Order: sequence, then structure tokens, then C-alpha cells
Amino acid sequence: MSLTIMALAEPNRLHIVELLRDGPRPVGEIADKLRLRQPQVSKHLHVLSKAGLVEKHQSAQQRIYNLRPKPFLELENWLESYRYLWEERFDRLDEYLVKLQKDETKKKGKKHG
Amino acid sequence: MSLTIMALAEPNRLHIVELLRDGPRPVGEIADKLRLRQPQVSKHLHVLSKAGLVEKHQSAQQRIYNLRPKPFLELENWLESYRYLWEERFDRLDEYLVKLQKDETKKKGKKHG
DNA sequence: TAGGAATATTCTTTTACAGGAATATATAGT
DNA sequence: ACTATATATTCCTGTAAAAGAATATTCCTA
Repeated sequence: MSLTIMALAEPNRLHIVELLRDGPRPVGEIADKLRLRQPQVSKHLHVLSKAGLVEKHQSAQQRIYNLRPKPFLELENWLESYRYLWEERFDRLDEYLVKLQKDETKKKGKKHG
Repeated sequence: MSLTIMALAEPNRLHIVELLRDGPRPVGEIADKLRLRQPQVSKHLHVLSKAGLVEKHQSAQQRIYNLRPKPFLELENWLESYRYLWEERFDRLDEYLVKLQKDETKKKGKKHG
């Protein structure tokens, strides 16, 4: 998870991933389409590879990179634990503020009594 | 999207977000639980705030931070465009390799004829 | 096996950004 | 007004990591 997010946080790497969403691509084509230098693309792909986001297949001199599902699936699972944020009817903030209010009332009561 | 991911990519910020998943928290409590210094927490919260991931509410001297749904929802939507990765029956890689194979065959044919 | 094409690696330089320390600001209570 | 508490801001420094440049490696073809 953390590795996945860190790999995706670099803008050019995110672009590469978004390009690969449309299908597998050799390094040179990625460099062309994104107007990056080949060595930087290779380096970014290396990082993405370490994070398990892409895999490499060889075809003559070319290296074809394509996305791997696992980290995306994991990201999706992680996100699920935040789904309550837009699905819950009432905010937890309200809850919290009401709780604070109550605690405050208690304190004052104690002091006086 | 890009902003969201970049904000989440810093480990301590991710921890903060995961802590806030359980409910709103004042700065000091975040610092305590994550064993971070207060100024760093404030700074991280500032970044998270700029990315729209958190909002701040005031209660006496305390500032209560809590998660905002929007960026999570957007992340979820973004992820949806990758869902084919684990839902599709056949790999796009196979497709691509077969295509390469065909192109190669064509080339050789041309040369000879 | 020489040469060319595609990609990877290495080394250096540059830059963004996280942390540390000190200080400033805001709010409440006395 | 003064003090304490909670948080924010500023300035400085160190460092990780991205880009640039040059070179190495791998593989195919003639």
C-alpha cells in the first residue's frame, strides 16, 4: 500500500501508469508519448516494478511493460475502509463535537458541585 | 487526484489519515499517538488540508481535524478505470504479443515478396 | 562477429521537502 | 492584563530522489 502510493506520487510515474492503462507499451514508446528521456523512463519503470505495479516482458530488444493488478486491488481494498466517509448519513464530526460539549458540561458541573 | 496521491505518499501523513479514519482528532492527540512533534503534525495537516483531505474545526484552543470525503471518492473513481485489470478474463499482454507476432510475420513476408 | 537498435546502469548535479528548533499566534481562565 | 494551553509559522539544515549526461548491456541481423 504505502509502496504503491509512493510509487504513484511522482507525476511522471503516474503518467506512465495512466498510459499503460490503455495497454502494454515498450520503453521507447512510453518515452516518446510522454516526451521523456529514455533513461528516466527506464528508471521510473524500475521503481514501478519494485512496487509491483508493472511487469516486464521481452520481445527482441524491446521490453514490453504492462500493469499488474495486485497493487491496484490492494489500493481498492484500502479505500474501502474510507467509504463510510461518503456513505454515512451523519458526520462523525458532529458526534465528536457533541461529545466535547458534554465533557465540557461535566467539568463545569464538577467545579460548582 | 495527483495532489491527493502526493499528499498521501509521505508516511507520516498516511499515518495521520489512517488515524483520522477512526474519527476526528485534535492536533495534540495526533502528535501523541503517532509520536511526532507538534509542529511537524501541524505542517503535515497543512499539506493534507491543501489537498482537501482534511478540514479543521475550532473548539477553544484546540483544532479538530477530520477527513473530507471528496478526494477519497475521486481516488475511488480513478481506480475504477483500472478495474479491468483483475476483472478481464484475458490479458491485454497476450493480445499485444500476438499483435507483435503478426506484425513480425508481415514484415518478413514483405521482404521476401 | 560487427554494427545497429532498444534498454539499462552509473555517476554527478540539482532540487524539493521533511525534520529540528525557536518563536509567534490564538483562546480560555483567573 | 497575565498566564497557561494548544496550535501555527518561520528559518535553517540535511537528505532523498529526480534529472542530465555518458556509457554499458542486450539482442537481432547481416
